[in-house]
Amino acid sequence: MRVMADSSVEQVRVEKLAVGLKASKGSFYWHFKDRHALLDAVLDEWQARSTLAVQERLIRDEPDPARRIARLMELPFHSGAAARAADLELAIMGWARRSEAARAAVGRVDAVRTDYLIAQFESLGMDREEAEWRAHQAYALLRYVAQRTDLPMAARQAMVARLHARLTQESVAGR
Amino acid sequence: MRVMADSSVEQVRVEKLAVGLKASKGSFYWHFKDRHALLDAVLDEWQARSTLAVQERLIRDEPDPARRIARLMELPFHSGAAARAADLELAIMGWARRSEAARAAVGRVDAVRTDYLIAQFESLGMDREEAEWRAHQAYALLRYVAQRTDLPMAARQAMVARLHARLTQESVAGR
DNA sequence: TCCTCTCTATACGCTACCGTATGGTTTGTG
DNA sequence: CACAAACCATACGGTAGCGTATAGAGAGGA
Repeated sequence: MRVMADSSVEQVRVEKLAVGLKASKGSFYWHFKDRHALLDAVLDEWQARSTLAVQERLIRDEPDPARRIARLMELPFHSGAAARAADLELAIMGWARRSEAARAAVGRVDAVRTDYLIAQFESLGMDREEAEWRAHQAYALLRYVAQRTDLPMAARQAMVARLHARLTQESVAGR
Repeated sequence: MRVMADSSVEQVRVEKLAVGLKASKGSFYWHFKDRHALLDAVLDEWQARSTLAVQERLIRDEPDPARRIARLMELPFHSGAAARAADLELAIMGWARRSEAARAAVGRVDAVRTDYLIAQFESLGMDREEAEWRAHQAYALLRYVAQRTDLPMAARQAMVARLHARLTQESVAGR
């Protein structure tokens, strides 16, 4: 997963992995049937980490929907493991353009996250339609700031804060 | 560029290309020094097409800034050549995570587009800061709908229309 | 002690590429 | 026509990677 986050699926090569882990090919093929099986496992692992885990924890620790949304929107700015996760996600999104399995996994993760965001907005008192619209806006900007690493961190953070502030208000001009 | 749009940089292989074009390797190496030179050429071509061309045409044909923005935001929904361009762009964005040259090209294209959008919002009477913020919102959603092909076309189009309507208004609640 | 289960290492054959060498064909021009 | 420039094809050597075969090594139980 580290190799994938740093480069791409294509760069995940059995022999390179073995060398990097100071193990041998034979060893690899005892643990995984073939390269494809490893990639499937990565996909499963990523999907699990990106949905269940995060969400459950968030639900337990944070009762306020507006703050739950804020926490989600701050995710791209966490360093360490979260930063790796963001890179991995970009790699998988690229992979999803070619692989049906990857596409399906990304679709499921997107759906879970979107549904979660929608639920938060609904529990702020919005109707379904408005909640969906705000969820998509939030998620869109989330992805945008995760990708535009060329912009200064502060600017990206400001955008997220600004959008969050507006979206968690009850009413917005233009409706 | 077609191969790249359909898969990824990694899949752009000299010998496959030659077969696909019913030519030979020898022929390829007459036109390009090596595989790298081809990739550089793709990058240059993409950058040219994604900035100058589009913009100049838009400026000539459409005097109204609000409608210029609308046109830009409709781009991901054009079929044919534009759809290919969107796919190519995703491939290049993936590539940009590994290659310095690709990253630079993407950065330049993003900058040009963002600047263009900002200029349009400014000529609608907003100050620089507000124009920047709206440009980023527009561009973020643009990318989002281009990537979330799992959502129905109508829904994506509705989101773009809705955001466009709000962004081209003079004032928005929450400011 | 010996045997089995889990895990690791080395060696092999095979394919897909890359880039080069070298010669052949077409096309335009004096 | 002759001949050079532009272009194309075939053959080659080399590397990286896949998956398989086969032979250990260590650990725990009968």
